[in-house]
Amino acid sequence: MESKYIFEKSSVGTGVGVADFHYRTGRSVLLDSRVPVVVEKNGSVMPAYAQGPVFYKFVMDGGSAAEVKGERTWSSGKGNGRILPDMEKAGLGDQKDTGSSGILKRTSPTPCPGVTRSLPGSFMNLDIRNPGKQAELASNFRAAQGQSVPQAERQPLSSSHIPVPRNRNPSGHADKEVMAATVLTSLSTSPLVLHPSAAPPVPEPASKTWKEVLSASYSSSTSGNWSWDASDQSVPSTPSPPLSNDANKNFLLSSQGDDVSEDVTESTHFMFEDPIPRKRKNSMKVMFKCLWKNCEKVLSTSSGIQRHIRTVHLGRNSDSDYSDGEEDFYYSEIEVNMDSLTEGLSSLTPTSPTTAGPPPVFPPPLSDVARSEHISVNGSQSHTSSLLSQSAPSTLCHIRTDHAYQGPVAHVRTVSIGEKRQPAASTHTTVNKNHAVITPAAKSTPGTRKPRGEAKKCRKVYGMEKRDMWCTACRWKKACQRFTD
DNA sequence: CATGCCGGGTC
DNA sequence: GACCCGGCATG
Repeated sequence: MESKYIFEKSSVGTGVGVADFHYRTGRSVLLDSRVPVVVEKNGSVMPAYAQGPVFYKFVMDGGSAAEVKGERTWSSGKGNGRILPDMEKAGLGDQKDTGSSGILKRTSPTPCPGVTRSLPGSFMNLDIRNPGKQAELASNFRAAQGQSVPQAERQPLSSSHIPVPRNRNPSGHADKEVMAATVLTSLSTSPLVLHPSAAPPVPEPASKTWKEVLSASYSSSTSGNWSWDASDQSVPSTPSPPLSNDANKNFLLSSQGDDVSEDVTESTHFMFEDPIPRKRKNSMKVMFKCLWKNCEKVLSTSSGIQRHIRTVHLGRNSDSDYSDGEEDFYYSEIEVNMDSLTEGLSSLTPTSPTTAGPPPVFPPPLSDVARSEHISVNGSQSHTSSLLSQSAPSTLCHIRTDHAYQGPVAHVRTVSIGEKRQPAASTHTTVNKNHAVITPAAKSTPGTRKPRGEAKKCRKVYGMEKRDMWCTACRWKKACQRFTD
């Protein structure tokens, strides 16, 4: 599976670009990607529920408008759910587009002045012909963001769906690209593939292009507009990462500093030790979860997860300091309520409702959709359940039906949740490392032992003298298959 | 203590 | 995979 981004340009003053309207929980707006939004002149965002291509229209005065068409096509490729390549490829011959895509994919809701300057008029191909309105537009956007704006410029806005950092430099050069970038970045930006059919991505050299632009742009940026305003609570459902400017710098530049062992230790660290970073409320922790298919890696630092992705999934040299930021696409931030998690763990008995959900068998890897739903919810409980459901059940809920002595028996016992045994750890990977960590008692807990049945077994019925009449299981000192309970 | 059977070992 | 058995949990 391969996601494609198509960049188009209109020749009539309206720029038609394609934005990836995925959202990335914790990084950008929680805006359903299927919901088109029309950004009116006053900065308000109007949901326009419709199917098909998503148009983002920036209505300027005089009828001038900039439309952004969000279109996402999913072609069944080679099983690689890579986001982007095409967008980047498309931009190869056009550094502007490339840069734009880079920004968009960069998931920052704030415009990067450096990029803007270096890419004049290119952002999302917006063609806004009335420069005089730029300042006004800028103000409107700021107003929409709840920024400090002259009262006269304030207007009633419904900006709750598009949180944009408030700490923009008010004196900065707010041109139309910046405006467009602000909105568009808020609307799209997420590299996270939430599409259920998305499959693991594959690194491509093309991604380097925008990254380079991005890096260069960043280095030229001095306004620090890349930071998120962690205090911005305007979007309750968006656990926006409280990345500071420095953190953002590190975000790009420092993903090489950690030891390789960090990956191994961090999950443990996250579970039982003091949280390293970003402890928001009392017990809320921001973790970074690898979104690579079948990979549930959760680390406590962005650098760690980036390293993990870069080395494990992208197959890049772990020693290399070079990071093109592509890793960023493949992990997401999640909030973890440690209190709830602790509670969940403490009650993580075999019959705990937390793990013994309606379906007795838990699919080891959650689908991308399921995962996305989990992490997109700001509620701490959901995060907890998400973690638990992803880490614990895969091992806890194995159904034991594979014993050879059960073969000749007509009916195969279905072992209940409380009866399951611990499978061989070797068959599980990263997920179960975490599981082993967070449920250390599972293996040693005798509570999982099957309760003795009430019915008399072969031994009792036939006695030792007629042992040959016992069922096979009884002869092998296994659970009797003849006289089941 | 008898029983049931898990977990692991041997072939 | 078939078979065996030490040892633990349970009643």
